[in-house]
This record gives sequence, C-alpha cells and structure tokens, in this order.
Amino acid sequence: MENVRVRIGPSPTGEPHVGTAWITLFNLGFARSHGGKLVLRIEDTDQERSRPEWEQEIMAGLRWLGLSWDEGPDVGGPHGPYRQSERREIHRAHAEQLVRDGQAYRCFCTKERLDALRETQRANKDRLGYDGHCRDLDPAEIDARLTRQEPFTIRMKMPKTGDTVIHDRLRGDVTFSNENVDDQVLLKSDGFPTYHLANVVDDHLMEITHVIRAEEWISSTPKHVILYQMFGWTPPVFVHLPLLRNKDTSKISKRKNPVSIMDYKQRGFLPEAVVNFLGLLGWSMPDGREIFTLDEFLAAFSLDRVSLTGPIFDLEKLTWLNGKYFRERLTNDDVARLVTEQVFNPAYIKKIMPLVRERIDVGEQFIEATDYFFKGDVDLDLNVLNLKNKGAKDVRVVLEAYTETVEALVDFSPDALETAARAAAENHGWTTGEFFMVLRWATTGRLASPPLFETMSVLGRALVRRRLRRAMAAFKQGPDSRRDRPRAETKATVETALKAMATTATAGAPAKNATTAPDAGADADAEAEAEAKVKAKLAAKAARRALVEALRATRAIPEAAARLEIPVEEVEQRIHDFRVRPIEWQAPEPRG
RNA sequence: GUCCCCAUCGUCUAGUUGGCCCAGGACUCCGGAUUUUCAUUCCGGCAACAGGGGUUCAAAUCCCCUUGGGGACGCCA
Repeated sequence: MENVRVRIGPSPTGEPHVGTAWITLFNLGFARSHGGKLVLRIEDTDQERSRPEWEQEIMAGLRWLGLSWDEGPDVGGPHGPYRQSERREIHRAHAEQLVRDGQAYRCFCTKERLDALRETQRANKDRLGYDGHCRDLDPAEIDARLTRQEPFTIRMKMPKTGDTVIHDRLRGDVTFSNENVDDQVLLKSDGFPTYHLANVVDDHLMEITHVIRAEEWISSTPKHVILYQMFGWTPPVFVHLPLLRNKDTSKISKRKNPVSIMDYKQRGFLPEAVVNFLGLLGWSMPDGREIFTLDEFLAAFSLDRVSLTGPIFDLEKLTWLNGKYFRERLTNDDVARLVTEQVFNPAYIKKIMPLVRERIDVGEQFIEATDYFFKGDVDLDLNVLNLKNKGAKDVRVVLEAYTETVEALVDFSPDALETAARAAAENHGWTTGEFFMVLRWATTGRLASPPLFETMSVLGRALVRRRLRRAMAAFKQGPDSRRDRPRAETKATVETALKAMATTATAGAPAKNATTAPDAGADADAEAEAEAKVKAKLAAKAARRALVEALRATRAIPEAAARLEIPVEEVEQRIHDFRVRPIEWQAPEPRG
C-alpha cells in the first residue's frame, strides 16, 4: 500500500477521551506500519458545544500519552486548515453543488415538525427517519421561502431503491437497503456542515486512504458511500473498530467510567502504562507479549490482529500494569518525579493552598486537611449524613439532576457550580443547607471542608463527576435494573454466597450474629439498641431478598444445587436462612 | 419498532489456511513458599468455546437458526 493516510477527528466538546486515545493509537499503528501519515483534524462543527480550550486539552492529552500526528492544526501541513470550522466555505460550496446537481435539496422543516414526526413514528412503531417532506418542493415555493429568509438545511437525496454495499476491511461487505436510509442533513441552518458532509469532503480533500473509526459509524456509512458517489469520488477503505465498553457492556461513557485521559494523569498513572493497556484492548501481540512500549506496538501493529468484540475498559489490569512499570521499568527517581509532577502537581497545590491555608497551623497538617484532593474516591459513610425527611430516592434524584447540569457546565467555576446547586435544591424541594451538605459529603467525604464550590471547582470536573456518581450509587436501594448490576459483581456475590452456604452447612445452623448491626455503641441505652437491632434485621432481610433475586438472574442456583447435590428449593431456602452482609448496592436507607 | 455489528474463563485475550485444543496466557480471586510486617516475587488452584441444528473422517474454528450483548435511527460527533 502506498501513501497511506489516516486521520482522527476529535470533537472539542469535552475532556480528552480514552476512546479517542484508543482510536488514535490504532490509526497511528496503521500509519506507521505502512509508512503513512496520521492527520489530526478538529471536528468543531457543533457551535454550541465546541470550545477552543477542549481542543488544547485533547491535543495535550494525546501528547501526554506520547501519541503524535504528522499534520494538524498545531503542526500544520499541506492539506489545511485542519479545523473544520475554518473550512466552512468549502463544505457549504460542496453542499450547494449537490443542490445544483439535483442530488440534494433545501429543507425548511422546523425542529418542531421533526420532533413531532419522530414522536409519531415512535408511537406507531414505524421506521424512524426523515419523511422527505421537502424533497420535492416546487421551485417557485423554494424561491419564495428563500426571499422570505426562512431558515433551511440542505439534505442529501438518498436513492429510494436498491442497496448500498459498504466494504469493511474487518467485517467484509455489509449491505444496506437504501429504503432504510433517510435523507441526511448535510448543511445545518447555521451554515455549518454536519459530520457526514464535513467528513466525506475533508477526507477526500485531505486524501485520506483509510477511515479507521469506531463501530458506531457503521450505520451511517452508506450515507457516506452515496456521498462519495454523488461527488464522483473514490471512497476510502473503511475500518470499523469495536466500541470500548463499560463494565455493564454498554458503550463506554463518562457516566460510568473515568474516561478523561487527564484524570489518569492526575491520579498518577504512567502514560506508557496507559498506552500499553490501550494496546491490549481489541488487539494482541503476535507473540502474546503483554508488556510493550508504544514503539513496539507501532512496529508490530496489524489490522489482522484486531478483535471485533467490544472490550470492556477495566481498570484492574491497567492498575496492575502501572504497578508493573513502577516496579520494573522505573527508578525511584522516575516514580518520585511522576508523583511530584502528576499527583502533587505544583500548579494544583497552588490552587488548593488558598482553600486550606487559614485552616492549618503547621505544614504537615496539609496532608490531613487535603487528602481528598489527591485520591480518586473518598470514603462515603452513610451513617454520618443526618438527613431529615429525605430518603435515598430523594438524594439520588437531586444528585442526578445536579450532576447532569454540572457535566454540561462550560465554565466549571465556583459561581456556576453554586448557581446550579441552588437551582437543583429549589427544584427538588431541598433547603440549600441540606443539599449543600450532601454535596460536600459526596465530593469530599467530609462534613467540613473549605468553601464547597471553590473546593469543587479546584477538584475539577472529572473528579467531581466521579464522586457524585459514586454517591448516587451509595444511595441505590437494590438493583434497579440489570444494567446497574455489573456481571463481575454478581459473580462475586454468588461466590460469597456459596462459600457462606458451605460454612453454614458445616456449622449445622445459620450463623446467628453475622448480621451487620450498626455498632450501637457499648453504652447505648436499651431502647436505641432494640431499634438498631430491628433496623439491622430489616436491612439483612432486604439484602437476602435481593441476593436471591440476583442469583436467580444467573444460572448460579441450579449450579449450586447440582454441586451440593440438593434440590433447587433447598438452595434458595439456605440462602434465605443465611444472614448475609448487606451488599454494596443495598446501602441501608438513611435515617429519617 | 426498523436496520446493522458482535459472540472463547468474571475481565483482557491466544486460537487466524478446520485436526498438535477434553482450549493456552494475563488480570482478578483462592491456596502455598520466600519475606521480622505489608507489598513484591515464585509455585499451585478455581474458571470459558451461549444453545440447537447441519457440513466433515475430524469444528472453538465453516454454514443456518435461536438466544444474548452492542450500536445506529439528531440541524451531536
């Protein structure tokens, strides 16, 4: 293969994402192994959400990992500009050209009409998609509406019959019936192109030979192929990699995983270890080696060794790998440097200092006062939160609402955080004092901290989000859905239960005091003790019920029955009789 | 709902032209050894070809169906 050119197109709408890094790594691997070039193209066609700061962050994140590109907005190159917002005229001209050629048309449908259309289609269980309302408008009407300056989009005119076949380097030919593909918007009413137009036009102009991207794009590839045909261009080779997954196997998301590269940096991961780990997802060395450098990866890379199953992004192995590097590849000085630069980062400490200076008397107290600034998770003790008249669900609902807002916050400033918090409290019937305490507890693990919103602002988006999500989980009463119950966790629960059952069986009778009675305190009066006992009993009961439910959902009960050579009913009975610890997702209802 | 993709231990994977695979490695977990403790390291163990049909002398590997998981269906990318 000659003159291989591949590209990555991150969208500057958020923190640098591990998925972006992963795709970049594979693109770079392909480019290097063919003596080709990697282009970095910023896909900032979403005016609402794109921010120049994110563009910088993304490039910084990729560079931190040691990933580099041959052409891009920062390094230049012969096919610029490399920022799609600066290529708007090119995209617009191409869209207009398709309109002139009768391959695309102006669509005056409003957002409201499209929403209503979708709703109806959903209600009638019809195929979703644009109905072609403006596809054959009378030219005179179009002119009239244009002179009236009605906003419009440009849509491509998909063929209504026939098939479109896409050739995927990894999956072979994939055939789509054109009737299932609707008329995609190419140019938005703000004059910016959509991904589909920009990506096809730019890939062609930048002479991209291979489009290596994630699986989520497969279903829009026929649109891209048709666009290439409309322009009379040769499409590139398509390579659809699998999608990285959360533990519950859904597409990886910031809601369920720490996905920000910078988060790993701040937590003291080694870029080499992170890259090594990414190279282990969906790919393997021909000789089975699991520890390798970026250069070794790039030299050995081949698409033929890509696995098509969506790998779960699991931190355990990454952590082990990082430790391996600490122990075997780094010197004391290396690790010392890493810790001082990434964990005790001077700039970060400088931001923390004004928050704690007046609260400490001696330098060493800094450690005690600020530990939560330096770890991923904090200890969340439900018992210290004294919530009056608020149940677990109330907490979850308000935290969920607040987290949604905060995640979308452009400006992660104390003021913005506070405004959002006041709004959330008011909307959900909380006093600010009560809600702010929950936030403080969730983000710092403490009931006392420096000014809350300044603290959160310094902690940063990734850490705050992570902790808010975790706090919500702590208030979860039993598995709400299968998605909320990771498989590994289920398996662990099952094993614990089986072991416990074995113990119970040998001991003859169920253990009597294995409950998790909250420590009532040695000198508590009888009434409080009785109350605590009842509460513990209820908690344990709920835990057992949930456990049986969890076990039923798996094949564990029949398996256990077979193994212990007893009837299924007996297994269930034994589980029922056994006093288990309330497990993680059944934190007892907070008091009140 | 429609279309598409995927399917080996809990997780990452080897297995790429069917036989050397009653399936190998790594993480996790459990045992043991070394270590004043802990961690490390070493040794051992648990654990998978989703199910059902075919094709074949022979299938984890090829085909079909079922099931399961995922994605797309946005004036987001």
